[in-house]
Amino acid sequence: MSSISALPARVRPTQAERRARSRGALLESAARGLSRHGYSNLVLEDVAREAGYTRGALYHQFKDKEDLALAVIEWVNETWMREVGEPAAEQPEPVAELLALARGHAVFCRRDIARVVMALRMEFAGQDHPVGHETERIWEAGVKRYARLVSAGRKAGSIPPGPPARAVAMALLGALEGTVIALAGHAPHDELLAASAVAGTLGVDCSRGGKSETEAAHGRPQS
Amino acid sequence: MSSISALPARVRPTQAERRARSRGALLESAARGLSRHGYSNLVLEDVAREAGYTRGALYHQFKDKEDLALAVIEWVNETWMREVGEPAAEQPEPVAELLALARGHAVFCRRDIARVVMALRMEFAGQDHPVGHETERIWEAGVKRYARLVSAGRKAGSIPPGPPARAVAMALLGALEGTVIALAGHAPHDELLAASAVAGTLGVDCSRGGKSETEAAHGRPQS
DNA sequence: TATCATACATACATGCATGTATGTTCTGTA
DNA sequence: TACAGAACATACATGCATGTATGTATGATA
Repeated sequence: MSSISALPARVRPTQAERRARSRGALLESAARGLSRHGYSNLVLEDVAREAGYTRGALYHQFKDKEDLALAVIEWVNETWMREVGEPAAEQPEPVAELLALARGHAVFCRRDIARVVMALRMEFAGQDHPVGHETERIWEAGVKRYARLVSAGRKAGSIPPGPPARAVAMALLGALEGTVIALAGHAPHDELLAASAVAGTLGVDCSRGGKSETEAAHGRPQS
Repeated sequence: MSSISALPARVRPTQAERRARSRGALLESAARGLSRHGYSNLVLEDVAREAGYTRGALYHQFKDKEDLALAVIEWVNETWMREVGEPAAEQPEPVAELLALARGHAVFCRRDIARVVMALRMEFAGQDHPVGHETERIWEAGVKRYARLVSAGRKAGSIPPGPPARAVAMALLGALEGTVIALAGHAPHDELLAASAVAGTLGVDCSRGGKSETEAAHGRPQS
């Protein structure tokens, strides 16, 4: 009576699926651990256990702790690009794109994994370490993007003159990161206040009443 | 007539002076180390060496690593209070005090030791550790002070309505810390941009160039 | 001057996390 | 079915930082 025929016999997972599944679970667990404990405080045995494995599985998928951290960074950065960076790039105006980045980043950072890059950047600041270099590279890319937008906005007249665009860009990123970290888990105010901080740093009127991203996504204010 | 007892023969330092001198050197070295490497990455042998001593001197002055960190926190906090907190309290208007805090904190953070509290707060966030509790206590005191000022400013009409005062206060602290860390060593723009971020989060016109006290006192209807 | 306590330096012991080596179960293929 | 290799688990070895115990020199006190 055992009906084996109906579905394509998913009783045994293929090895590629096993590998991908365990790798994903380990990456997610490591991301949580990194954002909570940082790099040197991260205990690989805890990472593996929270993912449902042991350190053996971890060392089978990743060369060492550093390799794991770099993979986490790449994974988080790709997720950020897809969910925040690329959508914001569709805004026609520099100021609109900057505010979209702020709101999107705030929403993104409601998941604890988002603190990874910020935490690692602080931990390895001024150090000569591959993980530090990678986080610095991502940060520098952000600074460049923000600086380009600031310059464009000033040329268009939508952003008043002020300190050098690069300094403003660094301040923007810093204020944004600081705001969303301080407000972690305090939705929905995180989105509004992140946009306000960015607007203030830019020197533009913040237009407090702008529609929130969650609001826009759901079509109505969240309850 | 020149008596022998005129000057206390300063050829040999008294033991109290020795103790105070070495303790100060160790505290300063530890503060630098903590702001650069965090707590768990801090190597006590390096701390002692940079101060001109060995670990023996350190363990003679402080019970253990935790005791050293707590002493550093207390020392930094006292310095901050004297140089930033108390001078800003003399401002008559809430908005002026908030902006004075922002500018003063930016100047204060030009010394690398200022990152200590922020770095430790991030490292021990959500942990059950005495160092984390102490940094959290300092943070909470800051939030309370900022929230009080926000409420007072709103009652006076110089700060427009918005999210709850406590949420705004946390955002203010986060944006301020993030800005000054991102702009570490980029004087003089750090001061201006820190004030701008705070003004933006508050929702007041930041008036980039000059003193904003008079304008902020008039207040502004909600945009 | 003799003695003690303090301010340090040196030497030793411990724990903990990483990395590696080995063993076991499962999957793909002949 | 048999075998090769991947996906893991277990066991072992190493390094490194902390903390403690011990030793030494300097200032205080009689």
